[in-house]
Amino acid sequence: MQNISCVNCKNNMCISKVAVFNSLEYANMLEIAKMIGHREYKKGEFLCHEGDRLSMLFIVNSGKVKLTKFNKEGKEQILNIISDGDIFGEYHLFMEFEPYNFSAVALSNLKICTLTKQDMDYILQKHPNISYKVLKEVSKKLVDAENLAQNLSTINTDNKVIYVLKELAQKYGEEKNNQVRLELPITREEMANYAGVTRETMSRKLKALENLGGIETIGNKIIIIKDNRLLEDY
Amino acid sequence: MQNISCVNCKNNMCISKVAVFNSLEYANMLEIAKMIGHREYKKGEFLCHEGDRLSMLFIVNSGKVKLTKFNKEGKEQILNIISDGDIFGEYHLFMEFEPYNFSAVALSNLKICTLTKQDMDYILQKHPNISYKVLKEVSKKLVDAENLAQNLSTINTDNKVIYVLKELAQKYGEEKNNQVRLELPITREEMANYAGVTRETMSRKLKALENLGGIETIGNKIIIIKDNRLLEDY
DNA sequence: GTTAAAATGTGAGTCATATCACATTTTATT
DNA sequence: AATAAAATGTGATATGACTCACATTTTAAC
Repeated sequence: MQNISCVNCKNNMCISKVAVFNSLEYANMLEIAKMIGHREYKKGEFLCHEGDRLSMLFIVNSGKVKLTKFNKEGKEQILNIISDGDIFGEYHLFMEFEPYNFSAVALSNLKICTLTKQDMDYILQKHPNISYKVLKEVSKKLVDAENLAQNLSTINTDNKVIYVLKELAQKYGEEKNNQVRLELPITREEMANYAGVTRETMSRKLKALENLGGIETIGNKIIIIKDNRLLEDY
Repeated sequence: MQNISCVNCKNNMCISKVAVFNSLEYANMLEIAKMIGHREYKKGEFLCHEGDRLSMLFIVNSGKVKLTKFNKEGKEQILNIISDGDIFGEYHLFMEFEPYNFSAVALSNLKICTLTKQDMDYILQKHPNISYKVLKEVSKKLVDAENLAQNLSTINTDNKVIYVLKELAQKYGEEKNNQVRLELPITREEMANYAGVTRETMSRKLKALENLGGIETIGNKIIIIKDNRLLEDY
């Protein structure tokens, strides 16, 4: 497929890496590319806050983003970690006046493309099968969220930790000779906030897993999952 | 709006109460009605099991259904309680060979309408704006699931209990002079399995709430939420 | 209406994780 | 390279929900 750039992305591909749009013909992609807004964020910056009433679709061009919720006491629950080609904010295209139910935070320096509600309405009307594609993506997210919910209700903390390793490995792990090398986009504390345990517990459980030979840690940012069954058995 | 029956529903309205279809014209509703399959279930029966590889859309005609997950140890986590006009199984219209990630269980005697993947494909192609409507519903479900996840990761058990009361009150509560009368479609044990606590804890927390004057219980099936702020403050 | 089964309430004890405090290591900044 | 800041590891302790056991109440079945 040809790479198509939005006006602001210049030499970066943009639309063509988004699953939702990648079945369109060249001319249509070009049309959409012209509507796209472009933003950059530095690591740690917020793209949106829970409670915001924006109405736009965010498209991750490059970098990683955590979608996350903070409760009144400040405890964080990470919902998802998304990456190049992924989208979020779709709910607020239909529910214009509903506040966001999560915050989005840059895990690395980011390039983000955006589409306004008006433009998206136009696009969905002109290319109805894009609705179908967005539907597919949102459905997948729903399954993820439901699995996360089940994991969080688990009593067994070991399982919670393994669940997060598994999720990260699926998205960001590289398999070679039956081991998975995992370059972590998040800190231990964030891993804990994804699993629904404290930082200290995550630290202790990972150490325990390492002592049992299930994983190997290299510094703080790399984990080798040595025993593949560890994740499968879960 | 006119009531339209599917072939098997005879005198019951069916399609017209489904949000996804209710914007269609009469002729189109009639066409869809002819495709619809009809089933009945008794309280306690399973409509589908986690791991099934069905490909169909379930439409609740009358009654209540819990969508729920059981882990290896048999612990249940309820994801949602749905009712007349609600749908589920939409994910498996796109992901034909993916197993269901939840089970659906009848909470009362049920009338269910079904649409096969083939028919749904045809309908979505012919009426593209139905995709948009389904998308809206699935997005709403996603928000629900994300909020549930956050609730399950809360340390404070009181909040978990209140969250479930709030969810049930929103769907099935009747407000009159600042109180909410809630007719429970589920048992205490199921309330616990929704909140992510044990039956005993749910029992004790509800008793504590009652002693504080926040709620009043009438038998096992009715709860009056006396202090509306209880839910708002959450 | 009687009986059985299911659901609920409740006390006592255990135990795993949250919490707190602080040492240590890693990463970022100048 | 030096320094500050952030992230991580780890021991000791407390606490509160889970677990277990069983009484009691409610619901279902006959």
